[in-house]
Amino acid sequence: MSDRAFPKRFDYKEAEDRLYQRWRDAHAFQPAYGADGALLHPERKDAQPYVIVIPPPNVTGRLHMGHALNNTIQDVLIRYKRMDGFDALWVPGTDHAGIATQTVVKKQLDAQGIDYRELGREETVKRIWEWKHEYGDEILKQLQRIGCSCDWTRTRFTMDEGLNLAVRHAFVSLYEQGLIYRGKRIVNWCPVDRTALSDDEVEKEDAPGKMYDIRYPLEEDPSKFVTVSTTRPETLFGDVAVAVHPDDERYKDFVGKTLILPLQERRIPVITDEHADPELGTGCVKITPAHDPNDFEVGQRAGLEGINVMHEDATMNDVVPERYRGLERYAARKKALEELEEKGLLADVRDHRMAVGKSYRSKVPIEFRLSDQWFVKMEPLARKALEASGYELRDGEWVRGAGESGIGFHPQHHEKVYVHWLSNIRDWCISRQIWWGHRIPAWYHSETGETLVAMETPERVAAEPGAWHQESDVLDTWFSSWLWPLSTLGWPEQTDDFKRYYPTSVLSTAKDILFFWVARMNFAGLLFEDKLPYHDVYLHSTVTDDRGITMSKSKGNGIDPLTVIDGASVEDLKRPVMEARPTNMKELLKRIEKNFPDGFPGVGADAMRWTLVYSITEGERVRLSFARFTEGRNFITKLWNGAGRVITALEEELERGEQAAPAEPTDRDRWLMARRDHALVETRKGLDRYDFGHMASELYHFVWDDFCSWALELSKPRLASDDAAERRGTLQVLGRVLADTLRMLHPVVPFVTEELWLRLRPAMSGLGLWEGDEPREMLALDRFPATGAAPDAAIQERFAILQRLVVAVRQLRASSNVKDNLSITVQVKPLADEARQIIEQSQEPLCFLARLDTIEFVDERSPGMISHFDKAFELYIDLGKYVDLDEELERLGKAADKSRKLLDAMEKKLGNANFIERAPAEKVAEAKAAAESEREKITKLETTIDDLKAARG
RNA sequence: GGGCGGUUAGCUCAGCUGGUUAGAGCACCUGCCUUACAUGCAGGGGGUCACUGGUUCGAGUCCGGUACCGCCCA
Repeated sequence: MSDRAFPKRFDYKEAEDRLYQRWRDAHAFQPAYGADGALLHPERKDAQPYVIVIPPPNVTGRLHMGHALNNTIQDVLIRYKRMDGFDALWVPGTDHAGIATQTVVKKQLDAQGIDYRELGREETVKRIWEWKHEYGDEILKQLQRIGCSCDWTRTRFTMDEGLNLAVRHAFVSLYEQGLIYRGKRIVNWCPVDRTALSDDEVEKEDAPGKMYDIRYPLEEDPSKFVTVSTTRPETLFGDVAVAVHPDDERYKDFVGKTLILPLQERRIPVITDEHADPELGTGCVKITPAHDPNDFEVGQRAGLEGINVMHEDATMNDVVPERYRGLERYAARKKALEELEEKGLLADVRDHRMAVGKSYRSKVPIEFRLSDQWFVKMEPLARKALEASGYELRDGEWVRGAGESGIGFHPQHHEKVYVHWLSNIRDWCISRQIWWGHRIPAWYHSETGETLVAMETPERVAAEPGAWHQESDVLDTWFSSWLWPLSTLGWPEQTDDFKRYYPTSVLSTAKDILFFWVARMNFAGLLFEDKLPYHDVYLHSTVTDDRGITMSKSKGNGIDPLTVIDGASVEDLKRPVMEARPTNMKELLKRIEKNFPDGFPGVGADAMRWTLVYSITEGERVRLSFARFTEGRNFITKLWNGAGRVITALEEELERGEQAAPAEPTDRDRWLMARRDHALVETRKGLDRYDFGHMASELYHFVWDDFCSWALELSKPRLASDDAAERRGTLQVLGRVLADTLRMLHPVVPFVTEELWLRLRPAMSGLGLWEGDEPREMLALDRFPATGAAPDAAIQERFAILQRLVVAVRQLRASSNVKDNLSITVQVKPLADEARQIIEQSQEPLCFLARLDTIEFVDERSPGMISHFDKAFELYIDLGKYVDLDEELERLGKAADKSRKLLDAMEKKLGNANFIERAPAEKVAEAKAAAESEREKITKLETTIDDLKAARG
């Protein structure tokens, strides 16, 4: 039977691409209808749709562990629902990542010595498209490597023609409703990418800094000063005033006086404003409206215009004294401080912790910049979203009302965060000063300043092109992303897909883009279609390394999903660390060398997916390490070998060519089926509640413990039987349960289950062992098991007696140092007919599992035998000749102590009159029974101890 | 400052509506290459459930407070 030999390991390297291609060839990932309208799966035609739109990865991105986690979750859900009879559709795609993509191409051009500004807008955009066509699918290909079952024929890109239409439609519609406006505001500005950023694109970081006290001389008497405290001396060239708090007695006399701005000798007034915090520094604050949002507001209140002192790249502009022009902002700070010091105007420098905002793209500290930008008014949208979530405004506060929530957050506590954020929302800056993106459809009249906003170039513009110019800014990438669930399905057109699949079922994403994206998608869905874009939101935790530190490129602690799948040499493992050069680089490198001297072997996509799903908790983070992925691989190997054992036996049976009807299921079979039923209930429960960890843990224990450790072991003597009916009866149950196990596991570990299915299905079919209709040829298209009657509890209880008996024998063996290969005889005294029955019926497997010669039924313990007392049976073994009596006495003494302690607690409880009176009768009875059984056990243990002591002499 | 979480075995985490002895995986110790699997098998040690007060016949679980940690928003 060498041709039937089952490989010891799942050869994922050979299998993954082959199986993936097979699924695609069968259109397995597509819903009932193809993108072109062709009917592909007639059986799903009338099924309820189940739809997920992928959170579009950045087109320049490469797959990281966060993607792997999130997309595995989505694949688990979509594969589950697909198998469960839904018309499942998972729409993939990427976003155009305005700043990131333009930066990538800009760098390429830089390398060729080309300045993109000289190249011009049109040509640069053309180059970016070329780049996109060549490299833009990289991350989608990586998603295929991890097994994602997206409908690739429906792949979308945020700058597709259809999606462009959606963006223009949304913009114009919002503008017409007065929800988009343009204004000169202070915005977050990235000096590297030279564009505005929205508040959400700025990461605040607590960082050490300095607080400088600078003397501003009084005009009327330059020997007198007002000392201002500032963290940004270099912006003083843009100061328009110095503010003190209106109630600050210290500076009462200075208010209204004029100061001489140092270094520039400009005259500025001292004003009062609530913004000045008497507690902070000297209590005097310089007002620089063009470079600080608070100062901007002070300026507005005081009617003072801001003075911009920097260029777009944060070098000093021509407003500043000549010697500062062109200096980078921090160089300018240094120079300014030196000069102030020289002039004796620098009063003090103190350490000062402060929040520094950095661009989430360039990681460079943002600059605040006063400029013309476009904004979306958020308050009305947030109000709508809150109402749709079942919230009502009461006394100025949003509270949960009587209404149903249109959206379910998982884990649930995210709803609170969402609501809190919505209640304190600020307007969204949507214009970006870059070229790659959706150009804002607004035209300005060069002379009158009149603004036209339209889907297409307005006639007046076309008629008089010289008089008009189109807005040069493009829209924030998120402005197309917030339409994603709408636009990917065809909106604003009412396409077949849109009518059938909108709203979608669930959105799964990282919790840190709840505001960035999830909230805004809700806004868009409600605003444009009056429906939330999905019923549920699942937010996964942050992926971290095993020390709990967020994985990131810059820290060099990321684990590349493809490295996990394919493996890597030590050098390759070290590369990301070397490139990142983090402060703890040496330590990280050492760890790698120590843990993986020969590199990481690679564990395949299933093991990675399994580990990810198994690691999900509701906690703050998902901690991952190569070691954990190895654990995942062990599970896959276990499944593979356990299944292989069944498949091999089926194939051997088939080769015998005998005719025989399978024997009726035994109690052991019924037990396995009950465990399968239990696992199924829990698996479905986990999936339906987004409790992935629970689902995985139930499946893990079912496969490893119930199926492999017990059922497979128990089946061995029966499979070796000469009785064909017995063999087939055993195989029938093992095969059917294995089939259901593969079905349950398939959403999580699609490759290995499909590969096993390829051999299990024909073998089962050949022997005619299926129940009802033949299953589908492809597991991915087969049905998820249906929940039937509740798992048989009685059989599980009875079987547990057997399990305890086996474990008891093993424990006694171990404590007596009796080797596994030595068969022994045991005596059993069943304490109930039920126990006697199950033990009698299962003598053969019991002997096999516990390595026994025979089981004798006795009524009494004979002297000198060591014992184990269970609530269902007593077990005696004549191991006196092997055992060290002192050790045995110690063991029994410990057991007796434990029982006494328990009894104590029990008696105390029962002695409490309140307990007897108030606790439910059932609980009281339970406690009484437990106390009684413990009392008996103690008596037995004590008798045995006396007996052994006597034997020892 | 505001909001949201967390604190259970050496590590990472489960413990649903309060009810006999608080679980798992990893790590650790002992013994096994027993023909599905050494990526394995059998056995074992290890926890006053952060602290504190309360509710209750009964609290890891519910409520209040304290301490510490984390995340988000100002």
